Amino acid sequence: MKKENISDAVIRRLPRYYRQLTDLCNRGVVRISSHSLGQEMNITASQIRQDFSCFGEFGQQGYGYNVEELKAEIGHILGVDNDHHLIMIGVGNLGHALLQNFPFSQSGFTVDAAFDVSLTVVGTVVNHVPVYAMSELDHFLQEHAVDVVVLTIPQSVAQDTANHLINLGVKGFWNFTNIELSSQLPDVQFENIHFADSLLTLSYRIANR
Amino acid sequence: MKKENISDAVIRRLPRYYRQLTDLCNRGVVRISSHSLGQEMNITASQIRQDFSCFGEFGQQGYGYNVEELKAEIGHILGVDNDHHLIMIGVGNLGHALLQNFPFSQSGFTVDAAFDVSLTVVGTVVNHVPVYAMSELDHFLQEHAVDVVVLTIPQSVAQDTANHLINLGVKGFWNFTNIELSSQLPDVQFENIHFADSLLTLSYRIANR
DNA sequence: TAATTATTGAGAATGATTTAACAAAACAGC
DNA sequence: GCTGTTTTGTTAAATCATTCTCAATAATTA
Repeated sequence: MKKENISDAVIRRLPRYYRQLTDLCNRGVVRISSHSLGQEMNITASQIRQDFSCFGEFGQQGYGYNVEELKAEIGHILGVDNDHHLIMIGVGNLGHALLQNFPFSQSGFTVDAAFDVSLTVVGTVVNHVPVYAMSELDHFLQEHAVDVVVLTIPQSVAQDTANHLINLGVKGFWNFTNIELSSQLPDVQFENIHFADSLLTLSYRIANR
Repeated sequence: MKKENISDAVIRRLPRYYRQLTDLCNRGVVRISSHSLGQEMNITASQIRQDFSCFGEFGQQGYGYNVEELKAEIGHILGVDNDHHLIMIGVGNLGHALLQNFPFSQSGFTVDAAFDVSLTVVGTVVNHVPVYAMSELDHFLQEHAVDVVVLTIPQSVAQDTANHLINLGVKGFWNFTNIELSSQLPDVQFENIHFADSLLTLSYRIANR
């Protein structure tokens, strides 16, 4: 039974399903039951069926799920076939690392441009992505539809930069700075990656295992 | 009333409290009530008090919490004053970026060494951290107490490398590869950072806002 | 010093998520 | 085609997390 409001907990599990199904596909597995998928992923079969049932009926009784089909369905739900456009702001070490190694296209994203203040990187091309000066940003956004901005800039300028971009109509942010970005506007989406938070939870678990 | 088993949800909020309190400290704020802290963080005062009460009584009725004191308490719970030792395996773009920009010491970690297969980085020193050849890893681990290994290596060698390290007694992993590392051993802790998962949840929310 | 206000920590109530149970449907072997 | 087995999607139960409420207590003010 399709649901109206999907909880965040479910949404955050979808990419993991997608990852596991991609792996199964590559291993040539054709069908899988919720039970075996659960064993591989270390979650209950019940939860898997409950999660999928939020979006439709993808399995067949007595058979299970067709791996390739299910992967396509979840990919579709996640929007990997949507051709999103993305730009990066800040081409330091981390920005460079992402441009060179992160498989944006596998998630349905095209990286159209990068921007930086430093004259040593402006004018270069990193893995087919041209790096422009910050002064060209406003004009670029007027000319191009941009779905997501990756923020790999220093913390000090993060909220100001975000505010500026929101005013220019940007609706999605992938934020790597160590502050909690937010906006009053309800249709602006932030996804924050806090390296330090992650390391601190590990620190806690090591101290309290 | 101190609790025995702290839920994961609570633990994952602790670093955010710590971050916010650090910010308040820097702004010179001396005391704060659960109510105002909640307003700043966009969570209920109730949840804050409930969370803190898992670990003890840090506030005072009619007054609130002393910011500096509370920060120290939460830092202590997270183990930032524990002097953890850490090594990195894989000094590509991402490894480089972390070594140069990530403030390990702020989370209580000292980076003792890095390891890589590439002869172009072996022998170099990145931000005071010496890079050794992989062949020296086993010997290094025999000589040094290492709490956490950062894995910034290609996916293809991730699980094998992790297994090898587990056999050598490593109990903590900060994993940046795109696979879900795991171990049968219950006292081995993994903290996985999946960039792709994060971007895909953003993709979902953009498509379904 | 007494009255008023602010605020915590704890327990109860509510809400959300996860797990269990099961009828219905499809498959597999004979 | 019949019989037993597998496995789904859904409903119900159990568990877990969050929010509400309030007595207790400290600070502040008059």
